[in-house]
Amino acid sequence: MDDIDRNILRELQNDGRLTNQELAARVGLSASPCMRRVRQLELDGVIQGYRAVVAPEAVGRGFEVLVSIEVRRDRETVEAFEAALQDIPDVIEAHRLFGSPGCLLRIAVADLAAYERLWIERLTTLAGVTEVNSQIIMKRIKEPQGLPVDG
Amino acid sequence: MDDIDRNILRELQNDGRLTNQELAARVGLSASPCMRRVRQLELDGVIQGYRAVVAPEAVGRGFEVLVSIEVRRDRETVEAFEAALQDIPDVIEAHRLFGSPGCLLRIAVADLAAYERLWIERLTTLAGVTEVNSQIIMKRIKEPQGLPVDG
DNA sequence: TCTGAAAATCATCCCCA
DNA sequence: TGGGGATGATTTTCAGA
Repeated sequence: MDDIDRNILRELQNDGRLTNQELAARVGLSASPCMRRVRQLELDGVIQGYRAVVAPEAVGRGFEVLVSIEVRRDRETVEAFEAALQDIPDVIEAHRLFGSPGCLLRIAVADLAAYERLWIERLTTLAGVTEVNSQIIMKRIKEPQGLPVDG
Repeated sequence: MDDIDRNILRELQNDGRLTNQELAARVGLSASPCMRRVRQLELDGVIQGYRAVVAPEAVGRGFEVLVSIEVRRDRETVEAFEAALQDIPDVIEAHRLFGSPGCLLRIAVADLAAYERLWIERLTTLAGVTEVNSQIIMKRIKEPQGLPVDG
């Protein structure tokens, strides 16, 4: 991975639909070696995929909540809990933490009423959960916008 | 926004580099109207852009930390603080919350040493900050993977 | 709004340096 | 590894239904 690869990653994080020709021009290469590098980055798993970024409000997901969850800390409970999260589409991000809380979710729903429903129907009913603490997001200060690529 | 538009959004969140022909086939349209819809979704800001998804470990960003921050709650402090966050590339996500903490950051760096440096040099020095609490992420349970599109 | 066809652009492969 | 050129896809636009 050299400077050119890093430039490619920067450009494609910025615009994932750049044509290969345009990308090649920006990183100072001609089309063929540029495409070879991109393919290699994909094969190596450095580029994991490409995604359209959709406005949450436009698809009824403008209301976001951060939820701290405490789960009983034995292996089976934790694994079942984390598997269950995969099946709740409203959970758009989940992290297991050291310390407390043991887990933090980011949830995107339409509005407060939708969140109340989700909370009572699907969060409080998860097995092994001992505590659920919801914090409504007032404002997105900084959006996920691709990773910085140094060098 | 009808079912076809929603399908387009689903498909493009899943693979942002789908060719227009393939996309058209999947949503049951021929190429031209499909492209018109995509362009319209882009113009309307429903599709905000396209991004390559890069593996954090591959670019030295495999160590993630959630940071709760408390800031003095007057308008000037808050605005200056949030502006300052925009200039720290390691901060990949930031939310202003109701309640406490007032702000939560997600930070991606290379390792613990890099985080220590960031913490002492750039987080504790932010004006108006009264409390900084760092939680290391043990595991990403669920990655950002595009918003669910209902209907 | 969709379809279909035509023109321009682009991706992709192969081979040479 | 990078470059150039041939070939087949794909995008993009436009007229018509």
